[in-house]
Amino acid sequence: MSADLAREMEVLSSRLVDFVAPAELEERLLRARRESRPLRVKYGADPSAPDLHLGHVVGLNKLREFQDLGHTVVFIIGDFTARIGDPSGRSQTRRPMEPDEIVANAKTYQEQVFRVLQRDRTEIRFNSEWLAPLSFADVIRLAARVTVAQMLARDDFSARHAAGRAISLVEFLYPLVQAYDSVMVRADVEIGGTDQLFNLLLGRELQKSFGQPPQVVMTLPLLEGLDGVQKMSKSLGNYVALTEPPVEMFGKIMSIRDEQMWRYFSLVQGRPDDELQALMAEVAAGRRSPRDVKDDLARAIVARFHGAEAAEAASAEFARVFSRRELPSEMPEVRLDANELRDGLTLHALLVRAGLAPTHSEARRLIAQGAVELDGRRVSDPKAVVRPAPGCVIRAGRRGFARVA
RNA sequence: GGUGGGGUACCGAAGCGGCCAAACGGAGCAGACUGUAAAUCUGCCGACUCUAUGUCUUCGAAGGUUCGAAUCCUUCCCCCACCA
Repeated sequence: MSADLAREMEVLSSRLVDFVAPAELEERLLRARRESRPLRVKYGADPSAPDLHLGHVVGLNKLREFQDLGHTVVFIIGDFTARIGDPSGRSQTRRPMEPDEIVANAKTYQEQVFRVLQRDRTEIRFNSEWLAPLSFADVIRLAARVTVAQMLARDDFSARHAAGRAISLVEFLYPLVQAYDSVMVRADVEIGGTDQLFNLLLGRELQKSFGQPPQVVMTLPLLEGLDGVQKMSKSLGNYVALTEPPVEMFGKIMSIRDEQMWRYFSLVQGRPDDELQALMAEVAAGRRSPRDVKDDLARAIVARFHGAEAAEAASAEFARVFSRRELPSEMPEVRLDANELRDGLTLHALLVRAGLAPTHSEARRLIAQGAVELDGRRVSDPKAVVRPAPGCVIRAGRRGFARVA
């Protein structure tokens, strides 16, 4: 093996959980170079959730590594299946989508994806291109290529089958669709999260059945979300979106558990293991505070998506509001009407007016719990009537601020 | 087609005539603490101008029985499994 190839293999195989099959990748890398034909690296995206988050970045990073070596990313937007939704009814999140909605999502998708990927080495494809023209007869012929035993090889399916729980036929069809995508784009490599392993492998099987060389399969770890336990996902609400404002993004990253930040360093920022070991040792020895290390992490991530300046500003803002308990540099304004200014209003009504509490009951709770301050003075009487002067700062909890206009 | 099991608040899951706005866990929120929106501890967690043995809405839907129903009855809708 040439030194070049060895280095490429080392880069490409970093951070992987599953890698099927390294020898095939070596072979393809060699041939790609010999024939000056870049590899086609497939990645599938679901347009039902247009908000990309840090969890997606884990996979995108790997794609970017391929691009940096001159290869092509084939980014597939699963518009066809999105149009149908998930009719099995077990997940409410997958309702059928309207075509314009899909187009709109696909567009925002692309904007976000190119914060990590190189545009000129990315091919964007919609799978309706080849799925929509299929007739039912075609689908049956396609289904004939895969056996139930192959399907039951998937842990999730066999476990549910064994437990006597339901498996919809559609659930067999969707992996098949994904596998067929691999055939249609002639994927050399496909990348996904560990939860995708089965689907990716089915792509190999189907490609073989179509007389194509089977794609190399790589899976990456699923990044844990803000709760530190479950994978980052939009439906769980434990995610950090790429489009999130810098200050929010920074704060959310600071809120992950200390032990969790190493995962973020590795998976999101792609920091090499030896560097992380050294950093962990420093923290363990008490030479560096975990807070500061996490601040580095948050700054690095924010800088990547919003620029270095925004990252520094976010860090400073965070220190101001949370470490020093000072006021944020900007806060929303509440405009009170003439009557309210003249006669005053109850504090809970003010909180609701300011958008700091969704209901009066909730506002009352915040007040009673000592979360509310007016111009820095805590007010804990839920019945308090106040007549705030213009410019008065209302604080509710650690993060809720508003200023009277 | 037959048999059995289900549908409870953001999620999971108890409750099976009053003590139920509904146990418990998770999520979320707040306070204390702190090195952070870490960890830990404590509290809150349907709404209502609400110091309450208060009012209203909520336990798949609609009716009914009862002084009183998430709990009983009827019909309906939906989900799941097993046997065919």
